[in-house]
Amino acid sequence: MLTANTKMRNSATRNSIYQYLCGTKEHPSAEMIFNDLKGDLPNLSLGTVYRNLKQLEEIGRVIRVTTVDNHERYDANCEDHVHLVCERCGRVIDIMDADINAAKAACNLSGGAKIKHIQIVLNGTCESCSEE
Amino acid sequence: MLTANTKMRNSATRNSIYQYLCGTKEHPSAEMIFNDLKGDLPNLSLGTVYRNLKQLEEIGRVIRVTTVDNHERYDANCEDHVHLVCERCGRVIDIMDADINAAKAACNLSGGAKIKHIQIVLNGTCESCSEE
DNA sequence: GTAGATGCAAAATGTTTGCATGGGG
DNA sequence: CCCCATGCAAACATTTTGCATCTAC
Repeated sequence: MLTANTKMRNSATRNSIYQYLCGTKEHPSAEMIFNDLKGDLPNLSLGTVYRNLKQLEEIGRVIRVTTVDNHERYDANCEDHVHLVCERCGRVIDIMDADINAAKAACNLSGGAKIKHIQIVLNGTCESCSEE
Repeated sequence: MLTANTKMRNSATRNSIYQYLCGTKEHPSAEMIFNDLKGDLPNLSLGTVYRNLKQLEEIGRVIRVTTVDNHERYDANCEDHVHLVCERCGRVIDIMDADINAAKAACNLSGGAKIKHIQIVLNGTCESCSEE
């Protein structure tokens, strides 16, 4: 249940947004979510998408991956993992076979800092864009 | 020379912005730069800071490190290196003793993607904020 | 019935840009 | 002198918020 241990009520809209995010690997922006859900939810408004994304982020169900062209991109996969941002096609792609623990170890954190998340973004061109 | 091989002219303002960035480890936002330089350059305007940051980024002298609270943060250290963003004090701190090559290797990039930069951001609390 | 959720539109915020003027080469 | 750089303010784009209404519980 999305709303367990929160004061949030059940909401069909929020459920749709969350399910949509769970079912895509596109790391969409708020606007992309809005556009794709408008068909099913004709009354949906962009403000509601933003409000729900913020709530989902607060309860730890959604993360902000990175900003591409001034648009924040969202992901329902909250495990630390590596993303590749293709500067040619703009896609944000999961690199799931990266060894995130080895990467963390490489950061070699010695002092008393406490790390909650590691965020790794590779900037370059994706496989298909590199071919051309 | 900052302007070598470009059509940029020499500009005292741009030099000041670049020198300021070279002399700080704070990873300031455009507004922080603007505020700190206003004393020396009373006529400075924020638009000029943005324009020059963009130019410096284009010629590879400055990078955008990460976004903190919707403010882009800049760095004159263009080498790939790890940053820690303290969620408590908001500081962006260099982790220079990280092994960036090991981190890259951990990303285990197999396919034909071409990587230009790796961007690693640790989210947590810095040493001093963790003590309290 | 109370308090959270929504749509709508307005506001807020960070960044960019147009234009007239100033200044480097 | 030509064209880049600048200050200023207006414009822009994304995100947030106020308010009236609706709805979950």
